[in-house]
Amino acid sequence: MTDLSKRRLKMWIRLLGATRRAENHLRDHLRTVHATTLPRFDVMAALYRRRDAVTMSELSRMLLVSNGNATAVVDRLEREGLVVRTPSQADRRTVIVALTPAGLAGFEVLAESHETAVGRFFAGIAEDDLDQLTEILKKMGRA
Amino acid sequence: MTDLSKRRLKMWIRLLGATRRAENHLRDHLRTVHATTLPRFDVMAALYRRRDAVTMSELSRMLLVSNGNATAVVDRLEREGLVVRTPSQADRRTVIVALTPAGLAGFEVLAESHETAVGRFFAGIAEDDLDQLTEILKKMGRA
DNA sequence: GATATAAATTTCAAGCTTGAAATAATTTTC
DNA sequence: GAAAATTATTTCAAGCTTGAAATTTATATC
Repeated sequence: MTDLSKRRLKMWIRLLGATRRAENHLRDHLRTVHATTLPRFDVMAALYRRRDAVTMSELSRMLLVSNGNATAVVDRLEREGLVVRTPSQADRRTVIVALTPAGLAGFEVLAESHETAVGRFFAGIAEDDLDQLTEILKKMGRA
Repeated sequence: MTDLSKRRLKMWIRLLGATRRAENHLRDHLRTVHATTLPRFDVMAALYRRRDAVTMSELSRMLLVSNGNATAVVDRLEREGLVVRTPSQADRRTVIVALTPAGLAGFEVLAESHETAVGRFFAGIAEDDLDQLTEILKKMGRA
């Protein structure tokens, strides 16, 4: 295997490790402070960002998870009254998911606290590195 | 919330996205080509890297997962004959996990194919970016 | 050396996640 | 406009994952 291949592998291992550590930290914060989970948070965040109308498929594409997964998490959030499903008028196959007023209010509290937790976790990164990292990751998203 | 805080959040969203995309790609490769999974691969990789002796606790620390998780994945690998548990002589609380000969041979095939898949997935990243990324992520690991 | 504290592992319930199959509605093709 | 292909969602089984509790062994304290 080439040297370049090895360097890509090294990078991937670092990337995975950094992400896992952050996820563990943020999961812990959501659990201990807000009695909720990362997947629930992610779904609510997606619905908050796109408050107009999100279908189930769009949701799973946004979060990069399977359809079945989106269904399961939305089921739980709906049972808790944080989210509603509305059958679409235009296309009767699709379902619109949206935050309820309770979900919206709850998420705004959650989001601020989460942002603080993210800030705390990444506080050690120099600003230059932070922006460079974002820039490179952004390029990766396009490639 | 400060601008710095927002930038950290943006970076985290990019980081998570990049990692998810890579994981999805690599999972797909392991499943379709080798009929195995990412968690199984991760455990085998950890046991391969530290071929001398790894305890269950060390394993879960290496992979950044819970003890219960390590137990479950090792259970399955053991059932498949790829891994063995040996009670430690020195400390009867601890268990040494190791690849079996079959596990070792299987992993070497897997690892090469996986490295190729990683290479393919990250082929679009410029070499400068690749090394810079690794460098910044490495710093994050220390912080 | 008995007792308390700590550490390693497993067990368990609940939730998360995937991928394939089933169902239902829409769009395309003939 | 009927048949075929595509798209959206749910269902389901199996596996993954967590966190807390239980069990067992080792270490520290008295």
